Amino acid sequence: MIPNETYYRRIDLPAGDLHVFAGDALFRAMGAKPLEIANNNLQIPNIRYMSYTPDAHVGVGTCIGTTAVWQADEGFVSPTIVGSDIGCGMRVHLTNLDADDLKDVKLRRKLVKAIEKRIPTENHARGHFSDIRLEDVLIKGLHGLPGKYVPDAYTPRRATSLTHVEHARFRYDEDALNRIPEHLWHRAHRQLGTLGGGNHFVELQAVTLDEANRDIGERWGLRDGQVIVMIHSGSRSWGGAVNQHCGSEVVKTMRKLGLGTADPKLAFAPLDSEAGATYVNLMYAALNFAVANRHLLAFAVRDALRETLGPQAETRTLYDLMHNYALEESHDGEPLFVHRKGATRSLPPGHPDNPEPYRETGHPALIPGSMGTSSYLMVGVPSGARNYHSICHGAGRVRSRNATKQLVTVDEFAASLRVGQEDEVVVNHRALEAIIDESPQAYKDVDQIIESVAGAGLAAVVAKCRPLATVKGV
DNA sequence: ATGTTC
Repeated sequence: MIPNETYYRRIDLPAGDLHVFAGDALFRAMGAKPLEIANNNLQIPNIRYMSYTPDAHVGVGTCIGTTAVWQADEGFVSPTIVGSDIGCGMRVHLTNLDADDLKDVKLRRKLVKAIEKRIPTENHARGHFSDIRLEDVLIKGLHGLPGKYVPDAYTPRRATSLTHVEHARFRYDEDALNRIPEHLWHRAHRQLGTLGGGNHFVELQAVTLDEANRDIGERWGLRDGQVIVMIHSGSRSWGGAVNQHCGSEVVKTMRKLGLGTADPKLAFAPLDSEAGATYVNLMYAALNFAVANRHLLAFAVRDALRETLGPQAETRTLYDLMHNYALEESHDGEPLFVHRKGATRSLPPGHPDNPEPYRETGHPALIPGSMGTSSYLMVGVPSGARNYHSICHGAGRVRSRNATKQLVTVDEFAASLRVGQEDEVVVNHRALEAIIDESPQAYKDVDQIIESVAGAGLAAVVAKCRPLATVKGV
């Protein structure tokens, strides 16, 4: 397959090359700031590759949509590139329901209420899982959850589908874990099972398979009209606690080694420094928190589905996949240290790093849309190796929260959710004002993003998933 | 994204 270069350009910046995977319109819409940020990021020593996906947009010190790669034996880790929401990512469960089963708006409302009862969405919400030991979750991830929260029907331990971190047991420096202040432990503990705000969501969606990859979709257990549960959430306050705790030591190390870039806020340290190693350790704990938390959210949705639609409702795990992290990976047999910030790993069929159930098809790459718009299930293709098998993380913000509040009226927002129509996307918030900064007008068009990803030869669409009901936090 | 908040 020869990728279409309409969707790729190499930008020759003073500090090094930036690879951008985006069509003309999306590239122009990015503006100049992402290039300035890239030029700062490229000043981190030994960086070997840096790219933007078409949904890239400005974040703190780095862009959301960044893939940044080092050789493992001379690697650097940057808490700024990974960002505060360590382990943020997606999870999808497949139900045995059909979209027609949820045709009734009142039933969708009842279901949303049942989910809200189990998943607190308000600010400062406390989760309903106080019988879980936070330390176990941080150290062992899913393996640290009591058995009752890992039901056989979708337990990743035995079942057919896994994430690439669910089974990883990261090595811990438990002393580093214990140096995180106690009040932050308590805060994280009571947040287990909560959703968080911003673009995070729990959504029920209806599947439409893409004809070109129908066979892969069917092997994953998908069918047209099927209802799936999509979850987008991260490590809640724990990720921020890790970044705050590690920040000062990382900066001290930079001073000691005489390192820095044009951006004083851009923090990074050698992987083999004490500050770098401690950060990586605590980042792993945040990845474990995030995966276990998404698992608990899915457990709560399963319970809500059963209460609303009967005990025969199933929710089997399809996959759980992060888009904010840094991990060692092997590419063409070479050990590399890969940062993905708002970038999704997407391995092609036959790639040896696919978990066993997805070895032949490639694993599902889970891509959220903005509110009221479709999400996508994608799969890697061989030519995705040119971007270290990284694709987009979603639609990508195009307008700040404040600018969106100024621009969009509640009526326009309601219209985009088809409020009052038979096919209304039912939202938990009665007052849409509270989440108007999440309206689709705040985001790029996800369909265009997907077109660029596919056009650049990074991945292919397996299914388009239309929203039926959405639960959002504030 | 998050918590905190002059």
